[in-house]
Amino acid sequence: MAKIDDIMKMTGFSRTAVSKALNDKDDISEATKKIIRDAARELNYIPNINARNLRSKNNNVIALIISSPSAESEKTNTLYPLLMGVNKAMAAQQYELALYIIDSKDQAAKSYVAFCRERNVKGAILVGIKTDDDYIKQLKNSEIPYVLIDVDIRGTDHMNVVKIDDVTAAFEATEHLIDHNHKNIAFINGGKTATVAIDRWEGYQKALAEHGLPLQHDYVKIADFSEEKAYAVTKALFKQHPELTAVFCASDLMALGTMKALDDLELDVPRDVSVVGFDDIPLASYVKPALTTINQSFFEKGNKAADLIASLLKESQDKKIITLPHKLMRRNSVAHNKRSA
Amino acid sequence: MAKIDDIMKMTGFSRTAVSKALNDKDDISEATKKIIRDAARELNYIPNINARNLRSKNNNVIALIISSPSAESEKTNTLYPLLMGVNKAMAAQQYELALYIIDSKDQAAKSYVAFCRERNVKGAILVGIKTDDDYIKQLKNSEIPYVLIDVDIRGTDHMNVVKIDDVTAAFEATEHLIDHNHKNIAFINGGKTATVAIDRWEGYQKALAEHGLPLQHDYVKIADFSEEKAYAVTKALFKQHPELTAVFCASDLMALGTMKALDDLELDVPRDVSVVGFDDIPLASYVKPALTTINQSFFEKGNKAADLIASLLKESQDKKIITLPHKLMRRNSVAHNKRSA
DNA sequence: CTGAAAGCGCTTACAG
DNA sequence: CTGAAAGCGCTTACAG
Repeated sequence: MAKIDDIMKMTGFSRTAVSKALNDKDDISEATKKIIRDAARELNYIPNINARNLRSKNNNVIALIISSPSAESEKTNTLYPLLMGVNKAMAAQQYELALYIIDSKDQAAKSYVAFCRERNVKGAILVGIKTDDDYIKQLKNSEIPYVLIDVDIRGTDHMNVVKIDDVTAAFEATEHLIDHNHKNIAFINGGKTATVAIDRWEGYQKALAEHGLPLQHDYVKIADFSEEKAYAVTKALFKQHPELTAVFCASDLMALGTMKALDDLELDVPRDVSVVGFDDIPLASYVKPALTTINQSFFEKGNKAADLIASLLKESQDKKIITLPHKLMRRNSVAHNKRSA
Repeated sequence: MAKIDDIMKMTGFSRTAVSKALNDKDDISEATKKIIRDAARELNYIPNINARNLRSKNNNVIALIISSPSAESEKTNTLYPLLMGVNKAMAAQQYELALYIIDSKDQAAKSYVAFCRERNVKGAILVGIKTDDDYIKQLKNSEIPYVLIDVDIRGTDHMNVVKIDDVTAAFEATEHLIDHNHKNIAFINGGKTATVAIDRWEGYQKALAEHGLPLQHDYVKIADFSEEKAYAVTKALFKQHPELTAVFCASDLMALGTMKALDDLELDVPRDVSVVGFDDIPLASYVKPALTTINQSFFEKGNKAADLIASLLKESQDKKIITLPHKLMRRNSVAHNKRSA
């Protein structure tokens, strides 16, 4: 491995001159730069990034911290586009990406704050954090700027967040069902602590309230964003409450489980029961009937989060909430309810 | 940020003692270690990884290099499980993962060899390389050990490779069709240079030959692993060759396009035409009719590749080819051909 | 078992 | 425009 000193010996210039030329500084003549660059090329010189970062403290690395990825099914596939979105923005801005995946088990092993400080990470993007996670506290105590994806803005005193308006999206999804004359609408939610779950739950309630429909707590179930649990929950729900004519699921994956349960119950979607999902994963449009759902772009989430952290590092600014658009995709899993109330 | 010198001053031990205690070396008394560790905890000390790596040259980083990820649709989602597989093995072995994503456009910008040498990467895993890529040459010239995922073993004089037996898998897929009395079987391939495409093409030919079926070059088309192109190609194919009763697609994504085209042509799958895919992506089992296809695990590919590179670094050994299992998933897109020849 | 000293490969004031 | 020197925060022979 060629080093700066090798170029120095080869060209006769000082170590300083070589370093400056290689970094294209102003105070070196073009002639000198050319000689040095040629020598560097000839020697196949590649700078040692550890030495550079140690000395200059200028390493441009941003961490993407993915929490509990195993919670995400391969079927959902939201993290991959998100990663691509982050990567695209990072590459464009000359930042380097450090990936840190927190598996549920080794959470105790090492904190991601240590991870970031060890390698002098300048900023972090966090995905998959729940509102009751310790991690949020860890973050606040660290000096590292960060942006959170899909984290609620309430009670988090001004953090940088990229999200969609989950409340409104869930409101629209529920209202879409109400508009199709559904009155007994079940809600299958992902959990109680995930921010998106909390928000979607709020949107569901709002829509019912606004249209004068009573909130039946019996119609609301938690299925942990799991297809299998949604399947089980749906079966139980419809056995107990045959008056239900529609289900709003807080994720497409759960909607898939719900549709399967309905099928096993010999309830036709959408003739007997209407279903709305959330996320618009690829599967949603391929399933039969194609699933009506809320579309959001995970690529954009990653991309905007990376842009935000980059701009935060350039100029310190006030904490910022970026709300990305969502869209109700009307497909074939919702029909007009003809049952009499 | 606390440094070793701070602990040194706080405890009165030398810099050497502190460093050794923190790294749990043998030649430090337990009593001293305890004092130093306590001080480190109190000072919230976190080692600077750049300094450590610069000095010790012992950085345990392995690069995962993903080439042309945009070629992969979000629908396919093979890279995410692969990344998880790599990550799991790396974490278990105390290696750190450096992710390098080569987008088609910035291929010229910086070579991944420079990327690896800059940060003193010890080994690399490469995905998405095609047999005609420059990258393979770059690799050979570098001193960095590497393992390739899904690269052919022919003409690559003994590289480390993790793959499935694509030839046999394609053979089985084609034979499955032949076993169902199909004689006119189209083959829609991904490309000509991707290794998996070359291998699957060979498997298709072998199956025909073994069963005494003629190879009709008109029945073979390239659709670049694209759903849209497979759609177009299938339409053209069946307009020109109504005698076709089956299609083997070299990827599930293309099979999706083919099924859509068949549907538009008012050809029923599997009644009129049988279809077999490849990969067993999540969509395959959800589509109606559920797609018969070849299952392979991308998580395992990543996991085994990471294990292999780790063992390569521990003890130099002969180049190794790891062949992972595949499995024909019989679902509902294949039926017995009743048309007379 | 402990410590003084050198050095990993760079960048950056500072002086000229 | 160029160079001599110091130092980033560690680890590691070496000596005791």
